[in-house]
Amino acid sequence: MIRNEIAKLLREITGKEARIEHPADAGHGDYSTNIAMEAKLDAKEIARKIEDNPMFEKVEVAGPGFINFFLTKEFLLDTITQILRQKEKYGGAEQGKTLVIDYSAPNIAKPFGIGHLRSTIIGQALYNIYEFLGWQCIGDNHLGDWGTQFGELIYQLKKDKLKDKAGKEKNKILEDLTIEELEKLYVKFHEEAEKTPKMGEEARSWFKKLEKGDKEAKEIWQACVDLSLKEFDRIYKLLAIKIDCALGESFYQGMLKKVIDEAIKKKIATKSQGALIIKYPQEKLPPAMILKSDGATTYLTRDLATIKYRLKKWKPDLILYEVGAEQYLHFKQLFWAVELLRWAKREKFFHVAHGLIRFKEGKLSTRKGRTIHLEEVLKEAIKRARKIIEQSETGRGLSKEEKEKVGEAVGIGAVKYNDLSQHYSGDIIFDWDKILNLKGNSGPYLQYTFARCQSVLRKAEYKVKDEKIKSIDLNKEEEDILRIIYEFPEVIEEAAKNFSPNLICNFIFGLAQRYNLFYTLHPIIKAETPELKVFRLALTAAIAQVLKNALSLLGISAPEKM
RNA sequence: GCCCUCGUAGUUCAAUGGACAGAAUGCGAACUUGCGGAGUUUGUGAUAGAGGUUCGACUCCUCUCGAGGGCACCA
Repeated sequence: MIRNEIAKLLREITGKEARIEHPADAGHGDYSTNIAMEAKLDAKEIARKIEDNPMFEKVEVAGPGFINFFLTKEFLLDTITQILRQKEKYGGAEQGKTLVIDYSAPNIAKPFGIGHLRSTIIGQALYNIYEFLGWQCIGDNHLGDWGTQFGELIYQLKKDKLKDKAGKEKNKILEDLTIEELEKLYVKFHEEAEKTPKMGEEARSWFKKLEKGDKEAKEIWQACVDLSLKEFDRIYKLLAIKIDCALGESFYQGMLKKVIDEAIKKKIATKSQGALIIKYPQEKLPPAMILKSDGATTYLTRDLATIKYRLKKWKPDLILYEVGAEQYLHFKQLFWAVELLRWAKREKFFHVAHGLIRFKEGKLSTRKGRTIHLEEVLKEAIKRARKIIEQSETGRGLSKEEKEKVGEAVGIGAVKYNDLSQHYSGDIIFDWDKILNLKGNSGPYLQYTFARCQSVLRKAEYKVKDEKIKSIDLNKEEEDILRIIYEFPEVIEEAAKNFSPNLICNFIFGLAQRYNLFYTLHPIIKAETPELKVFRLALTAAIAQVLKNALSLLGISAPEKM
């Protein structure tokens, strides 16, 4: 990567790490550094030592002391050759590290709500990005299949549905349960528990029974799990999400006692008001509970066991948690606890704390029944996309089956892109029209641009030949494209480093915009000369390739026609 | 009460301490005898407020105002 080479040159001359950026204004070159100002060195002298390097057309000093680098046309044209040669590998790397990423993690016995959309989509994109950069990735769906909530559910289920029922009759009821019914029971429990606090105790005792292996509790729990997994599979299929393993919280039951014993032995856990807690004397962190006063475990206990298991099984270099920001404190406590236990440095962990999706009026809450079901959103997205295909000129010539497929790709693509194109940290206000936006800075715009490229290449019967692009005169639009397309590999590295797929979105949107402008102004197939035609087709093929690579990282499909 | 995150055009988002704050959408005006009009061009319009650090601040620090989240028996 040319950026690294510039950094190396500057290091040799100044002995310092330079920050190198792409100036917003093309007049300021392709790369720029402010090292002279930062290190109080003579910019002109540094520039003089570099200016003869064949990588650059010129190196100049401008403004208050910026050193600007201008790449040669040969380099810019060579990028096209490189893209066409490396194809779907362009932008990737071979880093040989291991990542465990914890994402999606829907809760059993609840519908797949829109609240889990961000975790699922961003998590999968991060997985794809790291894998593309050569990491071995393990995607773990840490299902919310354990905890007091099941005590609540079992209590309510017994009270409302299973009262005095047994044997076959009971099994039938459990088999016929639906997610919607379970959701209603859950909401009802919280409504009633507000008036009758005793219900909380009863629910907790049911969870306790579940932990102890009570037959009836286990039976009901299993029915809920089976039902939920079926539901989730449907959503994952629609979203094209492939998660490597889904161990879930219940998987770690057998390891909890060991973790607690270890914490006690290492004098990290102490008794307090009948419960077992971890204190953080050095940090300004509130204490965290690993054992309730009734002896039941908590979320933290299970997460500790999970980490222990993951460290041992995969020896990862990095463990990512794609989980909402409301759990910020929990993860801070968790990572510190891991360090106190001397299992690993807390730098090995990172919580990609995404903002929540909320209504204008406030937070979504399953407890209060204020949720939006993800499936509903996805179906609506597909419906709207299909409607546009019917109306659009561009849809002609597609068979009925193709239209169905394209509608799905476009609708789902729009929902995914809407999420991925924003930085993860901010909250998202749920807005139907925005989430289903099919114009402007949207997934369909990129899919459209890709399909357009494919259409041109098809008409021209273009075949990629491994040939060096001849040096030709470039118009402004062509030059603009060449001056950013080579940044793609850098963008992917940045996206990985900052856990920010939105950087990839920014980049390809800009690229697509420039290509569409070029497209309207200059003929490709009927270019002025045969050399120009060859070049413009190669450029089109390269753009298509980069768009496709980027979309595939984002988990968005790129139909050939739409 | 304490802690965390965030305030950028009417709306939704960008901008590793850098050069004139960039888009999308909305509204107004244009572009099709050219390969896909889900497109392109153009007008409009913003850093919550007050200090400070810096050659340079949307970005860092302090305070004020506003929004959201969290703070031991939910996860």
